[in-house]
Amino acid sequence: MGDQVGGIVLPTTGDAGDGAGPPNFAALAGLLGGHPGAAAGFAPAPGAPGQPHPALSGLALSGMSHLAHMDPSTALLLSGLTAQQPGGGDAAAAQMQFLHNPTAAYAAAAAAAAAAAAAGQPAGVPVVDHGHHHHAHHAHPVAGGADGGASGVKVEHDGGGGGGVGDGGEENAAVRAAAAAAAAADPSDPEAVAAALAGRMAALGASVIFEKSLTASDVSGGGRVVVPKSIAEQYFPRLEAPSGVTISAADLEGRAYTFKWRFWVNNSSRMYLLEGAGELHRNYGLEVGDVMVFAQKQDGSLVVAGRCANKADMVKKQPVKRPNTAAAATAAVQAQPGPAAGRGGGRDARSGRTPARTSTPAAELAAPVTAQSPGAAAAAAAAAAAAATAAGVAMGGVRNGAGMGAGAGAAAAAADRGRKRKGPGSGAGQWAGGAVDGGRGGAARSGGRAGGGGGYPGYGYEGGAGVGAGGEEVCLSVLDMEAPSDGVFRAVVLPANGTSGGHASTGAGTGGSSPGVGVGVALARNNRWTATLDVAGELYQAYFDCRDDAVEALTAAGASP
DNA sequence: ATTCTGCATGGATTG
DNA sequence: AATCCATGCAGAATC
Repeated sequence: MGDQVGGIVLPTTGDAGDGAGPPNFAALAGLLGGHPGAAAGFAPAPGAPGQPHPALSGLALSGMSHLAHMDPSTALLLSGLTAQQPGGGDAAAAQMQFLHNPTAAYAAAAAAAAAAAAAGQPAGVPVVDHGHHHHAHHAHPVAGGADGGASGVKVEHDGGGGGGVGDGGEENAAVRAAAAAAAAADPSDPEAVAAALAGRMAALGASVIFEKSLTASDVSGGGRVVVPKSIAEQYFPRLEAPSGVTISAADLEGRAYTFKWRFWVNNSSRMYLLEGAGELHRNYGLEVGDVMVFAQKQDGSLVVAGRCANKADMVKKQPVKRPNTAAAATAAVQAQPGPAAGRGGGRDARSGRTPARTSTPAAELAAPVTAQSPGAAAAAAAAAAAAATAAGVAMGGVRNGAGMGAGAGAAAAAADRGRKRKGPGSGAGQWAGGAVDGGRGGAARSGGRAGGGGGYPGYGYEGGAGVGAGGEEVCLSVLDMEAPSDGVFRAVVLPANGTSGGHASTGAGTGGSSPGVGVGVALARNNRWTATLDVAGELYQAYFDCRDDAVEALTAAGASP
């Protein structure tokens, strides 16, 4: 008990780059998706069709919502919840901050409105009452107390630790617009509801981390929700002790929640649980099969919500396993599992086990949803627009005008081939730890436990912070270690055009400086090779164990060594 | 008597 | 064969 990690916050807050801020993990984390042209397969965000290269630049999580919808593995790298330090932080304070950017906000509002209209209803219609009606399920009461009401979302927080409400009316406009769009969406259309929810999240500048369809035990267990290990280790605070930490979050209505984030030692592994979700379940009237959505805002705060299940949820989602390769994830997104993909579909009836699917990487959901129903499509459009807005805010506001429109955070995995090589033994396990760490790593602080990390059997986690016996938190998930030779292209903060030479967050990388600032393949430190790409003026680098791999990746990425 | 907590078991999947 | 994760359950804590 005594622990308490305020909100989950990213190491680097919005402020990307320019100047003095801390290194921008987000930027670093931005994976460059394969070849510039590859983006095509990704359903780039509207508006940025040809821009394979995302606004990777410095956007912080904001634009990530796109990523989340595109490539899970990418999103994984980008986000990363970091527990906050006990004394240090006013998590609460940082919790709900809204961006301020009139233009973007209005744009979102407009987009949302348009989407709403497309969905068949005038935006702004009071509708609301979104009690969800499952196909067969009985509609839940949707307590939701603060249901946005006719006028849209009114972000209000109740006592708890919720964060401050956004004061920015502009931002609210976007939020409200999204809410309106959501309200306009046909409540009886799960897909639309899901998309609308995504839109609202996006409007809030939150990117969906993952969605968990509730199992019987999740619901009955008094708000004790099991979180897939892979997700847990990638997005939630790293836990040193089973006692876990307390994390706070807010839902779309601004209600604050406090969860206990902990784990059980299962076999030689861990089973992660989020306790205290009962209230949220009640607020959203969630039942077995419904989905609990987790998103993260730019400032790193956690946003949660619930929604009824939709078809996409039924399509067995692959339980986000260790992201082996972004390529795999990418494939998953692209080749949307129309029908029951492999496992899953059925065996529900069996031994009381829940119907199948488990967690649903946002990425896998969004795509299918988009293509499923008109309403959903419209809502999705709103979501996309809102997301774009968020990205815009981040870029325009935070970053100097670079803002390319819809910041499609497109990042994909670079050549699958490139990554094939990973350190020996460092199989998938490291990916998460390695890549993520590598990405955000350098920066932060740290603790330096680069080596054997906490020593948990199963993973390659490193980093993390100590925990007091009592289970204090402090998990600064940021770990340090060199960027892994995984062939993953990461943004280098030094724009080719020489913009703010700022601190090269490359730090994570070898030694820190970006080897070969020039495009191409170069030998870096530690006998590693770097492949550097210049995408629309920004540089991305990936590390490899051998030159051939670097060349291969570069080639695959569409550049010439 | 109930509810809560933590652990252990076993089906479901994956590599 | 190795993992994962949903559940069942027993012991502890409460009502």
